Amino acid sequence: MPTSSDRVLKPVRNLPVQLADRLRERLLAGEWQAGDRLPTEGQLGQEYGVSRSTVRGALQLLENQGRTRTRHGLGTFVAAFGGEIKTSLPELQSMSDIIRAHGFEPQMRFDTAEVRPATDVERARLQLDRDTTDVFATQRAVLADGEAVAFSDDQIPVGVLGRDFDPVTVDGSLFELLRAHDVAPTTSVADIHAVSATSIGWGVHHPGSIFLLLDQIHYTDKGLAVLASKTYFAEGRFQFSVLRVR
Amino acid sequence: MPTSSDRVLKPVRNLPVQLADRLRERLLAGEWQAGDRLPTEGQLGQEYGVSRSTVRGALQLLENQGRTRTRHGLGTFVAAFGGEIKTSLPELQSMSDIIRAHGFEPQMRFDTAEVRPATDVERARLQLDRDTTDVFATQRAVLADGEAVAFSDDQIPVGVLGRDFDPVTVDGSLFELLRAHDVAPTTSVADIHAVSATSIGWGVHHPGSIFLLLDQIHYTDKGLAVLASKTYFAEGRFQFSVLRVR
DNA sequence: GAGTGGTCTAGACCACCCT
DNA sequence: GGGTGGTCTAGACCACTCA
Repeated sequence: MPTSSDRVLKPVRNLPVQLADRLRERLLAGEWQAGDRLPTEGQLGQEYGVSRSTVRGALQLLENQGRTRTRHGLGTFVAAFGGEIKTSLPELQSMSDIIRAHGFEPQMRFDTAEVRPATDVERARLQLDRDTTDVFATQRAVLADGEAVAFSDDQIPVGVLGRDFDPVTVDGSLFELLRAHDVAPTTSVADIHAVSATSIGWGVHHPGSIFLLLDQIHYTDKGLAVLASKTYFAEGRFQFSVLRVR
Repeated sequence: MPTSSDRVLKPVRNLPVQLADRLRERLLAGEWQAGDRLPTEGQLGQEYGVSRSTVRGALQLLENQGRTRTRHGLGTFVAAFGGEIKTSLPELQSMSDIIRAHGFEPQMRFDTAEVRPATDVERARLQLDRDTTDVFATQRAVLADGEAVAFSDDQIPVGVLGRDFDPVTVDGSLFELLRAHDVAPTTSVADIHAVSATSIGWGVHHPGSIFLLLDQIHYTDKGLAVLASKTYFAEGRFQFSVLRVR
């Protein structure tokens, strides 16, 4: 897929992803309005110099993100609800990304950040072997434009960070920290729950408030469990959506 | 894909789906244990008489359902957490299916079931045109083994049910009702929220309790909005999971 | 190096929708 | 009938993992 400005550095994703990115830009630029029909799969293939399969891959991605709607015999159309979906749950994003997607500037306030022995539950969740006994555990509040909108409880096996790791240097996104150690998470399994503030027990100032809990285990592309986290999002502050298909 | 007993009646799904069903059966039968490697894509293709692309489609489905884990250069392995995922949110299921997946017998207790004019909000959500003014609206409790575990508020445009529709005949799954009218939902967009019982205001006996709200609009494969629903699942009774991928 | 999955292509044919 | 997307195949080549 040739381009006018090919400045790809490292992370070259596959063609469908690249093409979906291009098309998403054009959608966001307003080149097509809600309800408009996109060019046919064949036309897009010719325009970008890729096969029809590749185009279909890209359109599949856009449809999964709720941005388009493809219909047999008719074509692919711009979805009406695309812009309203702030966070599509099946897309793995860091908390910082989620905050930014909602139009705020993220900031972390660490409550605790320590290396300590793992509990039995943590050992099981992170599938720790006999040799690994310690985890790097944090409790933090996530601020959006200065206001606490989420709380998170995280554990990382010390093994993945290396021996020379110093807890006090951490002050931002754990995703960044993991990426820096070359163990960026690419998959997570998230259980979803609704909880009231009283059951959290730390960092919360309004005891009656309700939170959406994402209880997750994150894995690298090699299947290594690198991060267990319970994140409590203040209800009403975030919009989480899932496109469900039968 | 030839079989010893091909008794396919109506809904012939595509090959990857069929193959995934076969493989899921073998997984559930315990033919492979957690951590075991499945046959290679080539072997499976030969065994079932399909191309490697088809096999990859099937394995993709199983991975999305959290049942397997495919790794480059190594093979496809049985996931450890597959059995624990009761309800994968991206899979569109009826409430009855969800209850059954958790091992209970579902039952509906209708509170109201009436045809009435649509509110403005409902008109917008269901994208009703000028000619359609009425919706079939229900409020019901979902019982699992006789106990109320979820509450739901649903609206269906009368247009999709036809003029000869009689509300009093409805006593079960709305999915069934829609299927009977040949407008079975195949897609939905679900917003997820956490709410406390006080904000529901009907059918709830324990005011302090917490619910997970799935606020959905369901579409047919032709893109027709056929059902708007707000379903409140009692927290702690259900396990909802999402596999998130970057 | 051998074996595995990851990506992409070209082409065929089918199913759906409109007029 | 003509145009659209839906499905499936065969084959090529690349990237990763392990011995």
